[in-house]
Amino acid sequence: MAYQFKDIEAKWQKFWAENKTFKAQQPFENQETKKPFYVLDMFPYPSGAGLHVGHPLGYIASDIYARYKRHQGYNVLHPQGYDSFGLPAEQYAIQTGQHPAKTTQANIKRYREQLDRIGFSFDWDREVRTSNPKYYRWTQWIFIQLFGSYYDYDDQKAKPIDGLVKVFDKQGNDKLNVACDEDIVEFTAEDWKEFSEDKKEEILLQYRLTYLAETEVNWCPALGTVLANDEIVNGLSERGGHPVEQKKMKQWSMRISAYAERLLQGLENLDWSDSIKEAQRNWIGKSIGALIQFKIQNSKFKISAFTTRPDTIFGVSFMTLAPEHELVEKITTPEQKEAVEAYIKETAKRSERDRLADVKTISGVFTGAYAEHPLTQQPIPIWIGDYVLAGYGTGAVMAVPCGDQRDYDFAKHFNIPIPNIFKDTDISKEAFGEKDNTLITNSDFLDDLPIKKAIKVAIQALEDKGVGQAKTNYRLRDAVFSRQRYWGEPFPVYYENGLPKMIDEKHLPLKLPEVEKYLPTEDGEPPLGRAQTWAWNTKSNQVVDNNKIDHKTVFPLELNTMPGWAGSSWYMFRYMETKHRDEVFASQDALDYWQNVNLYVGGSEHATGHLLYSRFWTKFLKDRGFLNVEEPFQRMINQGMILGESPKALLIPEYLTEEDFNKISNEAVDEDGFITGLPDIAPKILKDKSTYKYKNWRVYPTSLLKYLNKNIEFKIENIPIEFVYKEGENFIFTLKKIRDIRLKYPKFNNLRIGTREHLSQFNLDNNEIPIIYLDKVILEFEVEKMSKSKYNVVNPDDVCDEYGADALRLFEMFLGPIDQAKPWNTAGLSGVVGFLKKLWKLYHQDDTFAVSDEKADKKALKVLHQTIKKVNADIEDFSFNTSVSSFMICVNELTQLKCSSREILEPLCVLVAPFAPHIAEELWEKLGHQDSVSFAEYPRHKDEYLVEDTKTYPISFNGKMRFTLDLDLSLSKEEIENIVMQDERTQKQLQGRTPKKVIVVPGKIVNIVG
RNA sequence: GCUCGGAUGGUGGAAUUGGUAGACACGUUGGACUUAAAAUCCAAUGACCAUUAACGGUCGUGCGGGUUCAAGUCCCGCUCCGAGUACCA
Repeated sequence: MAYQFKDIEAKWQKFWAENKTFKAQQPFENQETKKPFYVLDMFPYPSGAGLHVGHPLGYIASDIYARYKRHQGYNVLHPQGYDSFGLPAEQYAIQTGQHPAKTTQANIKRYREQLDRIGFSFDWDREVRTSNPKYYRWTQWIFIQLFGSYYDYDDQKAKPIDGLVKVFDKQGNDKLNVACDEDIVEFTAEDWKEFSEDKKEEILLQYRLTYLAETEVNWCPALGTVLANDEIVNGLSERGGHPVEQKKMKQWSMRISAYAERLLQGLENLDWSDSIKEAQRNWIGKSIGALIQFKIQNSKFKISAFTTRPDTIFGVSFMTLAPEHELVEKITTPEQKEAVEAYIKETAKRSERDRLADVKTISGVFTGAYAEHPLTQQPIPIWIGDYVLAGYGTGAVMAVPCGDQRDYDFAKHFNIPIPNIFKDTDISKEAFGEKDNTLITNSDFLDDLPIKKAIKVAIQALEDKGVGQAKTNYRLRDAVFSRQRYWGEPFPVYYENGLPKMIDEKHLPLKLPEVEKYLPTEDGEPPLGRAQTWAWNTKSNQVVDNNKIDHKTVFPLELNTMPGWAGSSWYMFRYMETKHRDEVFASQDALDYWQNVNLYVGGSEHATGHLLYSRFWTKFLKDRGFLNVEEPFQRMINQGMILGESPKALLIPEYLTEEDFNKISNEAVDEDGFITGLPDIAPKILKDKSTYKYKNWRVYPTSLLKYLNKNIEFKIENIPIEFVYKEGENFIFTLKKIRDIRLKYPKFNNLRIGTREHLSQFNLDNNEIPIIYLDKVILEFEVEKMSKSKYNVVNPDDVCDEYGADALRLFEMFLGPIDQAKPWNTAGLSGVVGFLKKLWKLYHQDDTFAVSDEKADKKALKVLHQTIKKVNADIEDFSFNTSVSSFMICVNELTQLKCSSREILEPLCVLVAPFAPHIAEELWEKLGHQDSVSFAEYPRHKDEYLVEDTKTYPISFNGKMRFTLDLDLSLSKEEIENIVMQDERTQKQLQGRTPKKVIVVPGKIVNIVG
């Protein structure tokens, strides 16, 4: 019987589902006391476009590993679920009015169908969805725990806020080493006791791990919403092109900065790629330096500035404040007021990213105020400049133009003096940035000190004078946690006298209310502002109608929702729980047993987002005794993106004449909306006359571009991949597809194939243009990110239909190293399909199963054991492309050897099982086994079969290989040298010369020099 | 801009610790089988030069240098491409 992948795959997928083959056992169920192993994929967001071939790449890799671990006898936890809150569903809801829950549900269904077809060994009984109230109940619960905690730096630990209240009662807040806001006011124990309850609450908010604070956001007044930097293009909103401005807004923040040091230190013990660890280190951005206070002349205010180079204190020639710095308006002189305000207004239009990325435009304004040098008392002009950001450090820079390029450029631009404090250096062209082997000069008591020493001395001097102190600074900022969106977790928060109060844990979840529209309200409130029933009754502990709000027992609820990363910051622990999901986020024995994720697979684009936030929450939950691990993900593999090929077309408009148009309007329209009888004029006109167009677009190859003159209107568009086929290097788009494409994509309503006649209108020399056909267009393609909007998405279902899931799995692995970005090109698919057929044939003769019990011969054993050795090593290294290669080599060689021995074919079946599980199960069954192959012991190689006694030595002359020589491996260096020197080919190469040197590396090479 | 990656035949990629560059596969070409096609099997396939009976030679891992008996691999300086850059997930 030939290899029938369709039947085989359907059969085993059904078998696995019915038998719950991949169900992970909880500790109390695990009678064999198997060791636990947890393999997890990064949480997928179920997008409307469905799964494309890029998604399964990581899933296949992790599935291979999970299956491999099962073969090794582990109790493997390999779950899957959905990060189902998020912006795309909301955008879709705004456009179509469909409830995001509904579209999310549909998308999840589609994802599940697609996932099921690939044969993953997921334990679906443990599925989670972040948008499920039973799940987000615990996200809200964690938020409440964060609100009820503060961070103690002395113990490097989060603690219940009650403890802090006790400290305040006893000693006030003086000299406390705890995480808090920058602008706290000192108070004594007596003060504290006098404070009103509200005042106490306000103060505590400055210490809680989640707190309300004013934060800068990208506000788009026209859309009434906050935008991500991502959604802003050239200072305008991506949607609609409306202006965007910086605005302060009261928002929930997470005091992740308290954990900066632990997040940094924790990286040491993680088995992650160095690049990701480095990215996190840079993100956390630890720097050691000094905080220096500058008095402002004629004013009671002071500016604090952090610097890593206190040794350059005598090189300060100006200061720069962020335009948003709160002191700006207080210190600006009347003469400069107008200019400063105008500048601030301009700055508000620029996004943070723009401001940081743009080093070419130098801008700034003098405030008119002067600070006083803390050591020399000299006046220092205070400027504002948009290269300084309010959220970084203190939002103020002590500018040392001789040592910092940005300060240098700024000083040059505004003719500010650039005093040089580095001995024997030239700063006429650029700032001097080196640190080593340089002495300080023109710096009073720092003169002639090397930089490292000068830093210490300078800090000491500043401390002695009480104008500065050593400080460790982190670039990591507290994370904004509020979103002005509908489709996210509601905060379990209501407001009493404007102060936030938590809903009691036992009344969770606080479910997302219904709204009639998913847009912000007219007065700019988030979508939840549209909810009619969104008030909290503190008596009945229920959500009640807004008109019941009396601010006595019924209060308004928070209108923001949580961000996408809330639910995904703790989901890995939720999978550990099965039975008690209603009582706890995960029960203690489950947490104790599974510990953390042993292997995490996903994209490196999460390096500084998800991967940092979940580490933060894990550490927090551990501090508060809810978890027993410090890190969520022990080992991580990052898969690269699969890129798509986008066929590009050159579109040139063709305007219909009034006469033509009138003809169309009078014509009959057929069922599909096409005008009958006028194919030349109207490719597609819908029955609804309002969609009549005066313009058609004609499709040409992009290579025509070079023949076009500048005056011709044109555009370049991606042609949806499903309407083209590939011929060699190019994609072909035919006349036959025109109708289909118009029907499917309204965007291409008026698309036509280009003709010479049409082009002749533009006075192009038709004879020069070689590339116009009557019925087709040759399209060139570009390799770019696979996405719905680029119409270049390849669906894994298509591959499964045509070649099967095992082929898809092998092919995706065969594409290349897991961590590299690579284009999707199905050309190579036939290679793995051929492999599967050959593998099948190895177990069959004339279509009947034929495996003999004969002893295997030595050669076959060697081939098998080489493969076993290679594959085992490859799996540990996540080098699956090379394992697939070695399977191919193995099967090719066994075929040559006409091997049909069970001694070889049985271990081979287990060996391929993690990669191509369906075919392996089928062969395993045919081999006479009752149980799933999934738990068969994984083959281990035996060295005895691999022993080599000869080596084919490359013989090189001056490093160039000239010939090879088979030599016994037992030979000594001298013996090898003798044999090589006597070889006639050696003599021929040397042509009578005497070698200067002969290098012999036994087992490797021979190199003759001279 | 900053941070982190990447670059090897026509294509995807392989190459242990510095030791035969191009494994494996696709594609292409030729052949076998076939009425034919598909499928399958066999052979060749980095470029260039020489040879056409065989044997050879030069160049070659993004670019320019360096270290070494030996460099795709190590060092220095660049170019181009991708990802992240704090509200996409």
